[in-house]
Amino acid sequence: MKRPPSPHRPRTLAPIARVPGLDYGVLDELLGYSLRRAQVAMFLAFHAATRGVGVTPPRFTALVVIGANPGINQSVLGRVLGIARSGAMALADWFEARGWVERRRHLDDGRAWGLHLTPRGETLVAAMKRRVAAEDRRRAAVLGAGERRELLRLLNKLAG
Amino acid sequence: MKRPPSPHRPRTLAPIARVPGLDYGVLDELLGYSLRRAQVAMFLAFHAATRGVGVTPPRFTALVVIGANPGINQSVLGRVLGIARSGAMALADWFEARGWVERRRHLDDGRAWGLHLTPRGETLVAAMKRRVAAEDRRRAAVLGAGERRELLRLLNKLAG
DNA sequence: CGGAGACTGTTATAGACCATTACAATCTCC
DNA sequence: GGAGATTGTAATGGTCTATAACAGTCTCCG
Repeated sequence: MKRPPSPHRPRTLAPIARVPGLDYGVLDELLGYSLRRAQVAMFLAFHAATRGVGVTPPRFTALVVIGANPGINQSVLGRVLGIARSGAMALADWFEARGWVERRRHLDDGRAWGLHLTPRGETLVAAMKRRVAAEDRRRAAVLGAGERRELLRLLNKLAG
Repeated sequence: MKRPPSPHRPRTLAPIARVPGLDYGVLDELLGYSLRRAQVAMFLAFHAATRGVGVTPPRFTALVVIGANPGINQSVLGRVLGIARSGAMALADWFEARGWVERRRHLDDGRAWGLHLTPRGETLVAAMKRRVAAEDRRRAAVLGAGERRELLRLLNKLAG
């Protein structure tokens, strides 16, 4: 049995070019396809904002969530990201190796580690959040303010 | 003690769960994050529509584009999908191995192959398009018809 | 006409990411 | 106190993708 591929990450840095004169058939009527194209476009914005730091969207999400929920454990983090525990651990290792996150033993649960941003991590994440949010808005500037709000609303409604 | 080899377990694709009581910080204001969540949701619809055939979104896109543009070559296909030529070739190999697509020499360009759906491919792709479009609409039924159209418009505007 | 440079398909290689499986330690709950 | 669930961890393998190199072909200008 084939394993379904992971949908959580854009697979490529290359924009999905709109090749002129080509027939896209049914694709133009599928929300899924338009979503993917838009997501790739926004991924490029994200990448511009985090150039050279090696922070991918899942890593950024993880850092923000850890910062907003100090002491969160790796299993919950995996659930937030939609990945397996082993993947969440690899993430935590990666952060720890850079001194951005540290593991502290949970007082009330001897199995779990609590994840915390280090002071250095705090600083870095704060700056990254500013840059990412700015780029996100800049790339979305083709939309009016009302359109942007409406798009966010529709997306969240769709995502459930 | 070694355990006996375990049978396959159908894997449930993990949506990006909204963990209750968790602070998502800046993420809720980012188009990029909402796009990703919505895309995962629609990916689940896609996967439901193509269960067991092994057709991923890029593969589906490729099949539709080949069907709508017979004789397209692999480089252009790669550009449409946003992947490198070598990846487009792996795709074509995969299709050809299943007898869905065949390569024919271009008459006017000795370097290129033209990709064509076989009769069997035609049949399969037609059925797949129906199922995918139906699931896409079904999953998007939380939106009104006007909302769906508006969402498509905004996504295409954003994707450029 | 001829050759430089661009393009096509192809192969090999390497890397990123993720799931699965198994296991030990720990917690929960009856 | 014990069965079963949960947590972190490690090992392994699969899928997708890019990169680089190569040969054959095309384009186009000198």
